[in-house]
Amino acid sequence: MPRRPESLLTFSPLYDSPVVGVRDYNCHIDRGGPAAEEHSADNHIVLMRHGTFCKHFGRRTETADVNQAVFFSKGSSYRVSHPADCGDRGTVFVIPPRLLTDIVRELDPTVDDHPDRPFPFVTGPCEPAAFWQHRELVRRLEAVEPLEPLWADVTALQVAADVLAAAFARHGAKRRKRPGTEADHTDRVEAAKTWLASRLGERLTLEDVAGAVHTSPFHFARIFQQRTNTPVHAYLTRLRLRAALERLGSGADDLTALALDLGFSSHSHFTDTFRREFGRSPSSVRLSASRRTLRELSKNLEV
DNA sequence: ATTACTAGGGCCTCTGACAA
DNA sequence: TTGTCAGAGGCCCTAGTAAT
Repeated sequence: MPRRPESLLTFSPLYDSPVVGVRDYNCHIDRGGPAAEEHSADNHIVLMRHGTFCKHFGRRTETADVNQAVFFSKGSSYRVSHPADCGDRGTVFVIPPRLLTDIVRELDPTVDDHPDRPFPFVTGPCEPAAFWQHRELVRRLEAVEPLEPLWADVTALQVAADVLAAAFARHGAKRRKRPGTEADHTDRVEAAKTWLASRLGERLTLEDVAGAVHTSPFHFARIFQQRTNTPVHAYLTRLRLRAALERLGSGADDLTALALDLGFSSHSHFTDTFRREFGRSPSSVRLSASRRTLRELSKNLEV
């Protein structure tokens, strides 16, 4: 991960084995940037759990948020900016080069021609199943209970393989277009992601988002879907649901207030959408989070 | 009384087809 | 490549019910 002022960017090792390293990162930098140029020291994958940031390469910008997996290629240069004041937090997966090449080879047989650059993309989709599995992995790694290393290895590699497969599926299906149009569409979609990430709690229409990136609603819906494989509204809903999952995990107790705060029109709609996304109701997630808290508190009381 | 969940219906968004 | 139209599907709101 990038080197930014140490007091504002902290790392906590969660797990280390010969096949995978998992770290939690927490960035407290407020809105601003782009900052000074940074260089990636190794190949790693980041799955975010909160917030958003933008990676800039020359004139290109890609938005990283909880709906994306972000890929850092060793030696790549970029600058980072933060479109919102909320900071960002996530999980870093570091996989040894030979093992990473083995995983990628199944998706891209030409990887042996460029083993130092296994990622031909910067971001890729993070599907609900992968996001959930990653969240469970972090939860269990953070818990005080002992963990089976085999389970952690398999789960971490599975998450990495899943997001890589999704990224290759998206980027491998690229069609040829005029370079100018291609760049213009990318810019608009990335700008829309940034715009959405800083407005989770607002009631937005397709016209609002399209207007923010200066295009017609119909055309914008089309290019957004083409580039993300997700309709605009579904994308925003996922941002909201993943924010909700984090807040439930950190003790949010009023579901109605949480739903309204995240821009859902009603608690009922929030519950319904949450269950469809994660297969569990918000209250059951909150219950398991509070039981965990109680276990940890009682453990602290033990002498 | 409050909180949480479910069902049903209206409306908005998405998407395929087509034209400019 | 961009914009428009129309049908289909899904989202969101309201109302009702259950649990505490």
